[in-house]
Amino acid sequence: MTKLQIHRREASDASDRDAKAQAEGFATVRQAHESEMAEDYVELIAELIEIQGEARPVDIAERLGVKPPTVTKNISRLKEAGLVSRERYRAIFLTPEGQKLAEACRRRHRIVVAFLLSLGIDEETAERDAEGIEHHVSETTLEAFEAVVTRAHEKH
Amino acid sequence: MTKLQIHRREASDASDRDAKAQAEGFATVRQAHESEMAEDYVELIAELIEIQGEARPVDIAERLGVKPPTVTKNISRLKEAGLVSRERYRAIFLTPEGQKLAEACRRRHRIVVAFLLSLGIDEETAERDAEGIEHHVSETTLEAFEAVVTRAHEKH
DNA sequence: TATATATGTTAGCATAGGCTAACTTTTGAG
DNA sequence: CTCAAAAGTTAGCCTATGCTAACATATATA
Repeated sequence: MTKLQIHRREASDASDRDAKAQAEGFATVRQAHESEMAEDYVELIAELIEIQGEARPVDIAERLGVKPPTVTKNISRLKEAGLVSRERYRAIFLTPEGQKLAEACRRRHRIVVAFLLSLGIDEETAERDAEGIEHHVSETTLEAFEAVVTRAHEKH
Repeated sequence: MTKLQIHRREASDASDRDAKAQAEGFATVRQAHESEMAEDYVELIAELIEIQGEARPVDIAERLGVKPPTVTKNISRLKEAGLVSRERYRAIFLTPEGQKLAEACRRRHRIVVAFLLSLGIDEETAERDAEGIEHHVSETTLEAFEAVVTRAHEKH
């Protein structure tokens, strides 16, 4: 073993945990990406049902900025995952599980947006950044955000 | 045109912009995802060069929590994108462009972590959340974060 | 210096999530 | 009630990013 290698080994005792923790962090991000599609869809479906009484693929496609066939494909995935129920050519419904997920997502979204606004960020940027950020915020961080928002409101 | 449809149309005048803006937001997130791989790699490569003098695929794989062939494949993509230079079986270097990107990423990472810490979040969570969040923070929001960190330091 | 071990690459596969073109079903206007 | 337009689906393609198994190269020590 050369000096260089020994050097690396010694460093690694100190940084093995670092490396492992880092790897877990990246794994967490990759997992988040895998559930992002589901989260975006159920959140949007809930929103559409609320504002216009039903969620149609064409509206989902428009809001997500994708083409209808993409929506069809992803809706079947969500159906397989037990988050939505629906029959061909008919409107889309959320299962109880889907509703639960949607509600959790909407809560996170609201908190993140309110938090960004409380920092003085403009609405459009807040909405846009929240869309990306919300999927990567742990419950711990979310609670910290919530606390800031509450404090800002108290000071009103 | 039925009442329901008229209703939708009327609503849509008010929400067309909404829908469009929302679609753009999702498009922004999708684009961010496409550059995440590049950002994570160059950031990590710069870090490895700094702490151990060189960036080897095996170390990158360990830190990212992926297998070596995945690193090989992604490094060639980065090479095609002009972010790294390297010869087969040799260590990895960043091109000037890659260095610039790495520096920007590390700045963002530092700011996001410092910001989360200033909210009282524990280090591990801060690091982990930052990893996911940093790719979705606009310059506007980043500056707001920076301001909070600075203020927290002043109050020290 | 020879060779075992560590590192790196290639080939081939899988899944996610986009797209277009072509087809089917639903819907609503006349 | 019919039939055209709107909505939805299917088929087939593409790219990104993972993986394993098998092979190639580099390196460090005996």
